[in-house]
Amino acid sequence: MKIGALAKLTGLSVQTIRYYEHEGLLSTAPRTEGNYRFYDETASHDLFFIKQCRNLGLTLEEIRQLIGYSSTPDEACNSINKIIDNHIQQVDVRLAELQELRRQLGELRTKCDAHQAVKDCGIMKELLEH
Amino acid sequence: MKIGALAKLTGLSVQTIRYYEHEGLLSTAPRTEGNYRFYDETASHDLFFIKQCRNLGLTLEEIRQLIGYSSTPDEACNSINKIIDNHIQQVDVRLAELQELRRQLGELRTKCDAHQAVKDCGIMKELLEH
DNA sequence: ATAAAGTCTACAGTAACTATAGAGTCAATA
DNA sequence: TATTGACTCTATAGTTACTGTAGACTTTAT
Repeated sequence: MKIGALAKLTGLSVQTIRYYEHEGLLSTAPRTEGNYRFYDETASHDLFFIKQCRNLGLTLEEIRQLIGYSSTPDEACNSINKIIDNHIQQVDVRLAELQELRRQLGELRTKCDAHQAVKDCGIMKELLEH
Repeated sequence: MKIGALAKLTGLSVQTIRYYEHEGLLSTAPRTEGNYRFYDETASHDLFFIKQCRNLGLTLEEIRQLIGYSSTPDEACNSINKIIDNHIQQVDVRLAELQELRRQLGELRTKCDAHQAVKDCGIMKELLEH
């Protein structure tokens, strides 16, 4: 199939597929006479894997590593576990940050009821303090 | 004071201050004979405001708008409230996404104990499914 | 006089795409 | 057969909010 069909099949955009190839996540596709990329199911399989990982928030670099490990199926898999553990930790950090942020924003929000002049706005006043 | 002192005072980097000026968040500083930017307390005041906003996760565009509103102190402040409400909503969306992500990652993590070969790794198997 | 530290502008790089320009390919229609 | 439209190609710029670098200039200290 050509890249448009693969895009439709995987739910990725044409540009994204080309980008993944360029970044070495997807192996270079063979070309037709007219220089069009031509794909088989292996490609869609690989793209679904990448998509799954992206949905979990893994970076392209982490995915590159996972792909690397999959090429040595008899090695120990602790590197794979490590990537996931690491990623979970990053998500936890980000979650804590966002929750604190949400708390501060909620507090800030109570400072004004939107019926003031800018110069009397409690939010503005709060932001101007330090 | 020169830019280095201002940077130390505000905790921002020299480049960041120049960047804010370039982006129109900080008004252009007067220059010395030797073409060095020269600042007074107004600048540090403005930078603390920007920093405060950045710490709350506001984008530079949102901050630009807030600065714009502060120049019309007699107008109604509902635009300011709107920016904050909008931002809170974005944070809530992101929080929900991250929490779902965390749940999925936790579940994925249970699939392997890191004592397998790559080809038997439960995490890898899960990622390969679709 | 000289060396070190600070500052200047302009540009490249970051992550993971998205959008655009301009050219070429292919299938179907007039 | 000519042409239209849909699809694809490469290469490049733009996105966000900075950070880092190169090369030149200014100021301060020895």
